Amino acid sequence: METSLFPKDPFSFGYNINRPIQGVFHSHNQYEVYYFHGGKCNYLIGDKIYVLAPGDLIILNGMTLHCANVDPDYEYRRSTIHFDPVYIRPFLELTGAVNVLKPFQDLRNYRIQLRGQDKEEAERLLLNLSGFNRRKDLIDFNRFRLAFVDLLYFIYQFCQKPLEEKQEFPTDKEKHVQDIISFVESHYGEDLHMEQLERELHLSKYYLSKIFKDVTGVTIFDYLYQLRINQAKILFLLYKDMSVTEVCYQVGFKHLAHFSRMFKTQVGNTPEKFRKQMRT
DNA sequence: TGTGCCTCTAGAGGATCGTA
DNA sequence: TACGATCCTCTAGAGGCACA
Repeated sequence: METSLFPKDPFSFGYNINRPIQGVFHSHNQYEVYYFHGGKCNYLIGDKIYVLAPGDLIILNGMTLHCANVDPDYEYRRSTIHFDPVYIRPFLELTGAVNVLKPFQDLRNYRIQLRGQDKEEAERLLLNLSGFNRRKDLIDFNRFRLAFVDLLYFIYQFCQKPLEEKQEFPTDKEKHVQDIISFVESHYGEDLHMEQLERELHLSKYYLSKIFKDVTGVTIFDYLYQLRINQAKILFLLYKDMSVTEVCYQVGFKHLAHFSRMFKTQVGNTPEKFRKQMRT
C-alpha cells in the first residue's frame, strides 16, 4: 500500500508497507519527517546508526546522506513526508509564530522516541494528513498544509531541550556550509554570483564551492537551481493563471530558455506541460 | 584550513523555430 | 503576434593541484 499527495516536490507524503529503498544512500534538498510504525530497521544518517523501535520519529535535513536498512523478514511500515522549507515560510510570518523549522536547521538530524500518549498523538496527526492526502482541490491541499504545520509544532515541543543544549556546529566548515545554504535560501530569487557569497561570508569563492561540495555532495548552483525549480512548481500549483515567463522571473531565472531547460531536466516535463497538468 | 591559479565543462544568453 | 522550446556559442564557475 502506498499513497502520495504530490509525487515529488514541493511536498510528498507516503505510507509504506514492505516497500523500503534498502541500502541506498541518498540525499535531497528537502526536509524530511520519518515515522517508524513497525518492523526491523536500522536508519543510517551520515555516520550515525539508529536502531529503530515503533514510535520513533526522525527529522532530517535531507542534505545529509541517509538510508533505511530494513530486515525483509519483518513487515516494515513507515510514514515519510518530504517538504520544501520555503513552503512553510508563510506560517512562520504569522504573529506569535514559532520557528518550527529550527529543529531541521539547527539539529539537522534528530530522533524522537515517542511512547504512550505521545505516540498515539503522532499517529493521529499522521492519520489526519493521510485523510487530506487526496489532492482533489485547494481545500484538501490547504487542510493538508495546516495539518502538517500542526505536526511540526508537535515535533518542535520535543526538540526544545536539545535545541537549548545544542552546541555550535562541530566544525567551521559545516558552519560555513550552513551559512551558504541560509544565504542561498534567502536570495534564490535574485541574481546570485559567487562574488556575492565571497563578500557576504568573507571566504574565497574557490574555498566556498569546495567545502559545499564536500559536505553536501552537490554544487552550490545545483542546490540553487533545485530550490528555484521547487519554487516554480509551487507557483504553478498555487497560481494557475501565472504564465511560464512570470514564474521564470519570479524564481530568479533571467532567461526563459535556461529556465525551460533546467525545469525539463529536473522534472521531466517542460514548464508549459507541467502548468497544463496543474490546470486540469 | 584556507588561498591562488589553471583547465575544462556546464550554464548563460542570443538567435531562431514552432505553435496556438 | 506572442509565447515557449530548441540550438549554438561564449564565458563563468567547478574541480584539481600546489602551496602557505
